[in-house]
Amino acid sequence: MKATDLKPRSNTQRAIDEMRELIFTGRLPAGSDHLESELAAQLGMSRTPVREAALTLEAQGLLEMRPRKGVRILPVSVEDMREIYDVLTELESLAAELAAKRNYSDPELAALAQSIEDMDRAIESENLEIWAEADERFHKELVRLGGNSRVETIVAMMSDQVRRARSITLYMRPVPIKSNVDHRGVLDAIRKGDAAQARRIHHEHRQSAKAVIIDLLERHRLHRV
Amino acid sequence: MKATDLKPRSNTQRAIDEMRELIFTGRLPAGSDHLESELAAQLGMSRTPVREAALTLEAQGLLEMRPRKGVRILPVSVEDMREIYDVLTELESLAAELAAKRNYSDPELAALAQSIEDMDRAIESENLEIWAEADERFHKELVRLGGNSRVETIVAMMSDQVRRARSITLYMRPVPIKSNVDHRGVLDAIRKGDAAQARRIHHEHRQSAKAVIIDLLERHRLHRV
DNA sequence: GCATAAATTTACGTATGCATTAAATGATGC
DNA sequence: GCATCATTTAATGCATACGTAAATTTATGC
Repeated sequence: MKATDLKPRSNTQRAIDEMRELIFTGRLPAGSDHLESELAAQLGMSRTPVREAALTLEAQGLLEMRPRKGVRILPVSVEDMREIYDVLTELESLAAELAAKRNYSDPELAALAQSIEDMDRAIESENLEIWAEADERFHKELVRLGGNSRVETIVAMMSDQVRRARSITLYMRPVPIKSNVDHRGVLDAIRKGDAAQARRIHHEHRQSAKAVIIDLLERHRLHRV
Repeated sequence: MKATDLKPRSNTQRAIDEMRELIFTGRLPAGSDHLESELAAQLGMSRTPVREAALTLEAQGLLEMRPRKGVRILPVSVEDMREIYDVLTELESLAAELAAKRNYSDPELAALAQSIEDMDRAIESENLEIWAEADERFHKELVRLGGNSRVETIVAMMSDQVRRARSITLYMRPVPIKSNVDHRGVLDAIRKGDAAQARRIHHEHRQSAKAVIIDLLERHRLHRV
């Protein structure tokens, strides 16, 4: 197979990927409506793959298909944030607990440790984008180490739903210095195999993150993001 | 509007409903493959709504679309059961905790109490079908009382995934007498507003249900259901 | 006989066409 | 003017058509 032979992603898959990107960047703004035919034209394909993509994204909670009103990009309210963070709290804490029970070796925990170091360095160099990327990596890796594929899927879905809110508030947040204390605490607990502590620390970590972001949204009157 | 004017569910919705039913009853057996065109013929419609239904059910973890191999009804392994019950444990326990914090009045808890009574009566009259229905009602109502719509959705999805396994093992299980002690404990804790206890009791309840059903599946060599 | 290649079949991915019906617009009566 | 009904418009839900590529079958060479 020549290097030029890139296997062609299906149009449906392209539609999914591109619509996700458009949603996360706000080029399809929260609360906006879009006709299937408009989206199809914009993506350079027919309505069929666009409908299939929309169905998929609807199941993932990113949009809603309303007959004759078009595809609606779902806004996220403060109440939604509470719901989502509560789910994230429970399932990530479960993942932390399960990870601690698995007796991982240090090499297996390297990626997790790396993300923590990256966050430290990002804070030193005051680069919040990099910090956010590493933070996301930490949470994703933690969940992966938990070894429950359904938890992984659900957490990814919920994370997608709060993605816009997180990037909007990124520069409003106090510099997340304390955050890495928690992260290290979780990592240490996993290293020691202390499932209860891993769970507890992460639980508190997520609940306080929830409080911070909800407070921000309310103070800045961002009722729907 | 005349009584005969029943609004016509869309073919896509019909396909979703009917395929779900076929999956739960085993008429589309776990692990079996089905061409889109066959399903379309069987449901008396074209491939288009069948594909849309399949996409939706795929997102809900009931089947998998594999190009040229047809739609595959996903079997559930023992490991899958572990994953699913762990998610159910966490999220239902969260719901119990949240419900306890909401200070519901007795009338608002009537449906939950009713389901418990129904289980008692079902056990007296040794009708496991009715018991299972009431048990399902209890869990669904508990989650509803938790007031987190995402938890509701996810729990419903996970419950669907273990539905076959539950109905297969229903008559293998020891008569679930102890079960209602837990249910009452959860209800009492919610009445008292004792969130921690509601959570703890329900958590143990679900984990022990997980142990029972996994033990059954293993002893009966039901590796994939 | 067996491996390989050519030919055929067929299931899917996607475009397209169209009937249906909700929404929008305009007409009518008061 | 305003409410009600008729008319028009247009977005969707779905059927259908078809090119493509994977899978299968058949043919071919050794």
